[in-house]
Amino acid sequence: MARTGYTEAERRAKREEFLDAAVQVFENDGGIDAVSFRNVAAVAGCSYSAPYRYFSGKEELICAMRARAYRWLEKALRDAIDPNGDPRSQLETVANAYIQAGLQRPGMYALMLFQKDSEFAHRSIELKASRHDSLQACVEVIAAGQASGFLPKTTDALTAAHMFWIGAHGLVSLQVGGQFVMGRSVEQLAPILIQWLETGLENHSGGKFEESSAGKFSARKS
Amino acid sequence: MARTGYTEAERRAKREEFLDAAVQVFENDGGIDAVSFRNVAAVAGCSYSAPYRYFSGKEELICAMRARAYRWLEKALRDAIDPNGDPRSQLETVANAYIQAGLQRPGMYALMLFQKDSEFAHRSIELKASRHDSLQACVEVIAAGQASGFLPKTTDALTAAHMFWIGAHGLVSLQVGGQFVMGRSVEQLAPILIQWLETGLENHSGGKFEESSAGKFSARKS
DNA sequence: TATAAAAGTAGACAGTGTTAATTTAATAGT
DNA sequence: ACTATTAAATTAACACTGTCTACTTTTATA
Repeated sequence: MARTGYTEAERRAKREEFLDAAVQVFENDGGIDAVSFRNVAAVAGCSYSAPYRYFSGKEELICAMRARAYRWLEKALRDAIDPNGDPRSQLETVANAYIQAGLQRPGMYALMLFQKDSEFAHRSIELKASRHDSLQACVEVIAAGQASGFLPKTTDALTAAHMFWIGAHGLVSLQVGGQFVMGRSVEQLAPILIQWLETGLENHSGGKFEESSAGKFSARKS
Repeated sequence: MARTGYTEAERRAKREEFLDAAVQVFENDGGIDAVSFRNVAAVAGCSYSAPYRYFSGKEELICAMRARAYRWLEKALRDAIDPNGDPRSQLETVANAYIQAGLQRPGMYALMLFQKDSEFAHRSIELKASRHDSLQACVEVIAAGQASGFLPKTTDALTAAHMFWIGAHGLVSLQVGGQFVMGRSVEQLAPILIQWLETGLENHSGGKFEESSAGKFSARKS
């Protein structure tokens, strides 16, 4: 027998190095288009074929970069949570953290949520897990708020977290995408969004919605 | 003197033909990556450099495709409006139309809102106008609802339209991007979103929000 | 030390965006 | 009718990309 190559830990570390290089190219040069195997390899200091030992192709590379971006967002959300802070304002705090994170690193944000899933992404456990954990951070905040009695329990925490996600992503993605061209800014809309989320949580009574067979989505007032 | 080339109308028509070809490639083949000048020209039946007479480069081509996509969405929204229908349900109807449109042509949708603006897009009047008009359709629906007394006027129509846009885009883009991985579906969330929008419109009292100097977005309950 | 497997390199190919040189074609003036 | 002019379209070329294959280097162990 001969050597078995790197240990699992060494392989992982090498993979992370390539990802570091890829993120560096992404943020310093012109975004996702600049992330080529050749550029990444140049930054990592090896030949342009070397990354193929760690990524089956570009799809996997980008997929791993996106998983990193989700981890980044998750950290931003979790860091914003002060366990000793006022539970009343935690939802607002986390919403602020989400928005701030997106505005401060729009490239990272776009990487996460501006990419249509490739078939590879669709199967990536790595990506799925990081997505799950990001949303899970929201679920936990809302569940904690409900447990301490400051958020109503009429909407279950998972559904509420999805609504939070929809609103926060809607706002940030439109801003990052430069879609606010009609005289409203993210600064104006963010506080309104936060209040709408809180109001929605309070006023929505779960389980009273129905979907018609025609595929339309209707809402019956409670 | 010699001929002055195509008339302005002929040039426009030729440009539209190339756009037709580009959209055809986009929808039949593998999305935006398949849209190359060579593929588009092949469909249009000319050489791969011919489109350069009508588009300064790929950025302009994609930009024009996106403007088309906005026109498509605008039409979907406007077609959904029944002037003789119940004004009470118009907001819901238009929200449904938005969601259905996005789900039925996810590629078109992604083209619109999954692309980060290039410098070209940032300067494109064509794109800006189509964006404006899409949002304007929402403004009109909400303004009409307010005029007929079925929607509260506490939030001005333009702001309300932005909130509508945020919510609808948040929901559809997450669905199109395959982000719903935690047991909630667009079918479940759509009716909740619609109700949250209506509730938000009713309960939000405009002008009571403030932005702190630290760059955080806070919402004060009314 | 010899060897076998892993890691890394270099070459090649098809495809891309883009520019420049060239050809085609249609018209205006003579 | 013929030529000059000029827009339109084509072709060739360049640098770049992802990816595959063949090759060389490295290195832990038998």
